[in-house]
Amino acid sequence: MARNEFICDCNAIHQEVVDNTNKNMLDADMFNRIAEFFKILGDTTRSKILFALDQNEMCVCDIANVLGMSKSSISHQLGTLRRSGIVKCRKSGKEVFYMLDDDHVKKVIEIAIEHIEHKK
Amino acid sequence: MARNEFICDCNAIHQEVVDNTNKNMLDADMFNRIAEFFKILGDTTRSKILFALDQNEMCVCDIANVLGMSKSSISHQLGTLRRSGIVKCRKSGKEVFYMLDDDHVKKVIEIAIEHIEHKK
DNA sequence: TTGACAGTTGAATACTTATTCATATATAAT
DNA sequence: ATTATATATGAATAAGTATTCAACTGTCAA
Repeated sequence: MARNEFICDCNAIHQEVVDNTNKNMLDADMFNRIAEFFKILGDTTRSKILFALDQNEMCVCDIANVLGMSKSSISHQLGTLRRSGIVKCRKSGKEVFYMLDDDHVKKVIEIAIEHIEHKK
Repeated sequence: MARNEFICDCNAIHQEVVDNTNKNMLDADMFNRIAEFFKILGDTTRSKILFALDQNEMCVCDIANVLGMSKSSISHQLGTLRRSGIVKCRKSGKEVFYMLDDDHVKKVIEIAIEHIEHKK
């Protein structure tokens, strides 16, 4: 019975490397969360919003104005960011002010910029 | 003429904040690149591949085996990662060994994990 | 209480993309 | 040369998603 019959259609396997890697892999749920986190950042509109909020807390209208987009579109994206715990907000009268809820976002954006500059 | 007539349908604007933020915003191309970078990481399969390659360089079969997926699927994703400069490869006979081409990937994954642990 | 406005939200459309399947290329072995 | 195998890739399908539009909620002011 072939070693990897039930795993994938591969024969050229370096079993030690595979075993060692498997030992260190995280569980599926963790990878889903990691990918989910990056998926949130992986949209031009959201990355602009986050970069902007890194400088000032802002209301929906402010953000829409900075990005030159509709309030509805921005509000949808803010909802996505809020539900994923990346931004939080406070209400003040009719306005809702948004701000970053996590230092990590700032850090990963900085590293992404480093990566991009480095590749140029 | 309303101040923001041509920008968005907003009235409740804090002009100083908006001006200040606009001054510091990066250009559109930069945000596209940033989002593109995160979009690459924002897929479960690719995040698994990158996490695995952070530990060992591996051939396509090895990766397919670790992830329990078809070689074709993995090869497609490796193509995406290669074209975006995140992994590189070396050929050895019939096999192609892939490895990370960038420290930044490792760093941002670590920070993503921190973020996730912190949110739990 | 009525009107105006900030923000939210559901549905629809348009667009993107991950995987599969079939096929192609390249290298090694017989 | 021929065969087997490692990888790559184009096309197709299926699933996911960003923006728009319309309608709604909540708050303030008159």
